[in-house]
Amino acid sequence: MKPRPTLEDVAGMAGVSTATVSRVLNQPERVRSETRSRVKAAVAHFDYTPHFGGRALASNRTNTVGAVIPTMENAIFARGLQALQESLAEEAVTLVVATANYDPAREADQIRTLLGRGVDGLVLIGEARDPSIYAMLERRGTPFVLVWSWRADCPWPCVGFDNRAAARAMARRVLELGHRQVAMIAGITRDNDRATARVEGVRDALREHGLNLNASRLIETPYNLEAGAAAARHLLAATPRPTVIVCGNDVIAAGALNAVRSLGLEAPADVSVTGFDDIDLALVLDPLLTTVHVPHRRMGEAAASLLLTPHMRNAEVRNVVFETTLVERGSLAPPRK
Amino acid sequence: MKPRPTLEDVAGMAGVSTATVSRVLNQPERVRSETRSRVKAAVAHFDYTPHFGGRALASNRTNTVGAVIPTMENAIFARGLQALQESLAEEAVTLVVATANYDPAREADQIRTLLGRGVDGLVLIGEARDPSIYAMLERRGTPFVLVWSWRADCPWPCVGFDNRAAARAMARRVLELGHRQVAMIAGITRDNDRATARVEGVRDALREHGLNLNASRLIETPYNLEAGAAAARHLLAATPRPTVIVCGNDVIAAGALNAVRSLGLEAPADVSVTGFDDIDLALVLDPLLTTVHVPHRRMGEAAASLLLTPHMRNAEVRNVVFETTLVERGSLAPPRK
DNA sequence: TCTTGAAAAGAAAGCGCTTGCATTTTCTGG
DNA sequence: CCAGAAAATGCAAGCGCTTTCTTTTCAAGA
Repeated sequence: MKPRPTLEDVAGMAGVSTATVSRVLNQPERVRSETRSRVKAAVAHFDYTPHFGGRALASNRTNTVGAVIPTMENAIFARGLQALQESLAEEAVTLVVATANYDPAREADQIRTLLGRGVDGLVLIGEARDPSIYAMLERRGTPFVLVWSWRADCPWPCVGFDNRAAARAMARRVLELGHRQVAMIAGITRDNDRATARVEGVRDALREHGLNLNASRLIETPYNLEAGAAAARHLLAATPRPTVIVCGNDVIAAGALNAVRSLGLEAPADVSVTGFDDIDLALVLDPLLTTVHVPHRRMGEAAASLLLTPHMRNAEVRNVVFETTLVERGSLAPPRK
Repeated sequence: MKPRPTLEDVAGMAGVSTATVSRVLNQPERVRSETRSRVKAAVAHFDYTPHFGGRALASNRTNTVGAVIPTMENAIFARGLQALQESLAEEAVTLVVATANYDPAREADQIRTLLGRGVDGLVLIGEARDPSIYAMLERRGTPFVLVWSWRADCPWPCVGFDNRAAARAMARRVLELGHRQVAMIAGITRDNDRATARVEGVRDALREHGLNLNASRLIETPYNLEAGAAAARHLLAATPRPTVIVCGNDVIAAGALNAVRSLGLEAPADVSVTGFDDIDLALVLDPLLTTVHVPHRRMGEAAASLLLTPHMRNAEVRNVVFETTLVERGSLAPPRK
C-alpha cells in the first residue's frame, strides 16, 4: 500500500517548494494565480489532504472546538449543538462533542480529554463547576464559553438566558390562573445551576403570593420520562392534590403527563402540567405542552461567534443574554373550581 | 503567559530522557517503577498533557474516530451514538460527530473533513452512497463501518439489522389484524437504503396478501413532525380512507398522530398508526406507539468493537446483524368493522 | 569476584507542516 | 529601459512526540 502523499510530493510535482504549497492551502491569495493552479492540479492529482498532526504541530492550532454536554439521549441540546456546529463549519472549524451525563467528575474528565486533543475552544453547559476547572482553563489559556445560563455578572463569557426569571414568569402565569396547590418536579439541582435557578424562579413567584414551595411539593429527579412519571405519581398521591405540576423541563413534563394519564386523571382538567425548554416533544404530547421557549439555535450561533472572535479575550461582548417566551398550549388551564 | 510544558520540561525535572517520559505515558510497564513514579511526579508538577499534534505526527494515529450521521435534531441516532462513544472511551478513543442532514454531497464533505482531521476510523449510516466515496476510503486505508443497515452480502463491514424484514413483519401484523386499506408515509427513499428497504418490506407483505401499495397510498416525506402530519392529512383525505398508516419512523408517526387528532379522528379507533425505531418519543404519544424496536445501543457497541479490532480488515466478523422486535402498543388495532 | 544476558534508559532521527526571513521575480513609474 | 518597491517564492528551522538502535545498569550464576 502506498504511503499517504505529503506536501513534498505535491511540491515536487508542481515544481515549487513546500512553502508555496502550504501557502496555496492556507492563504491562496498570497500566491500568483498561475502557480496556484499548478499546485492545485498537483494536489488533485495526489488527492492530497494535509496531515492533521503535522499541521497542528506546526501551527499550534487544530481548528477544532469541543463541547461538553450532559447528554445526547434527549433532544434538549441537539438543536443548539446543530446550530453551533453549522456556525463553526462556516469557518472550517470542527466540533467535537463529549457527554458527561450530569456528572461533575465525568465532565472534568471530558474537559481534560478535549484539552488534550488540543481544542482551540470549549463550549460548556452552565456555570456550576469546580473552581479548579476554571483555573485549569485559564492556565491553559483555552478560550471557552458557557451556554444555557446567564448572569449579568458572570465572570466568564456566557451565552444564555435568565433561567430564574423564565421560571418565575411561568409560575406567575400559573398563579394568575388561580392555582394555589402548586407542585414542582425539578431536575437534580446539585451541580446544576439551571435546575437550581428554575426552582428559585418558581419560589420567587410563590413568595409574591405569600405562598411557598413546601418540601413535600418539590421533587428533584433526573431528566427522563420514567423519573418524571414516578415523581408525578408521588405528588399526585398527596392530599390535597396539587392542581398544577410545574416541571423543570419538557422531558419530565412528558413523564408527568404519562403519569397523569395512567392514574386515570386528565390534564389539564384535573391537573395542569408545564414544561421548560420547548423541544419538539412538547408538540406531540396530548395535551400540547405549555412551556418556556428557549432560543436554542441562537445560543449555538452566539457561542460559535464568541469562540471564533479572536479578540474575545478583551472583555467587551463576552456576555450574551436572550429572552425566553412563555408558550401557552393546552396543558395549562385554570384549576377546576 | 508561560508556554505549555513539553516532554522535555518533564524529562528535565525527572532527570530522565524524553524517551523515558514517553514510555511512562504509553507503556508504563516498560519503565522501572521507581523511575516511573519520579516521572509521574514531574508530570503532575507541570500538569503536563501531551501535545495532540506532536503525538499524532510521531505516531501517525489520533485515537479519534468519526461518525457522520444525518441529523442530531431528533433522537434517532442519539442512543446509538452515546453507546458508541462510551465504548470508544473505554479505549481512550474520542468520537467526533458530524451531521450531513440527509444530503449526499454534504455527507461526502463531512467524510472528507473527518479524514482530514486524521480519524483512525469512521462510522457511517447506511450503505447507499456514491462508489467514489468507498473508493476514497479504501485508497486511504481508513477503516470504516456502516451501521443501521445490513445485507448478508454487503461488501463492507456493517452492523445493523434487516430493515426490509422488520418492515415486512410490521406490515404482516397490520394485515393480520385485518387491515386492507393500508397507507404508508416513508422517509425520502432517494439515497437512503433504510427508507427504501422499509418501503420494500411493506410492499412484500402486501403482495403476500395480493395487495399492493398504490402510489396514492405512499408518500415520502422528510423525517420531521410537520412533514409527517402534512402527509397524514393528505392520506386521510382520500376515499376510502386508509384504516392504518404505516410510518417510516417514529417521528413521522408522531406527526401523523397529531394530524389524526387535528382532523377530529381518533387513533386507533378511526385509523391506526405505526412507527419504526422505537425512540423515547413512542412512549409519550397518546396512544402509545406500536413500532419496531431497534437495538440502538448494541449497534453502537458493535460498531465500536469492529473499529477497535485491528484485524478488522481480515474478513472474519465484519458483518453483524441484530434482530428487531415488534413492540405492540396502543396505536395499532384492528380496523373498525 | 567476574561474566553474561536481560532489563532499563538514553540518543537522535524523523513524522509533515508552518512561517520568519532571505532571495528572486515581477511590476511600477520616471 | 532602469532603479526601486512590491510581490512571489524558497530556505530551513523548528513544532512536540515516538521509536529504533545503542548504551548502561542490574541481577544472578559460576
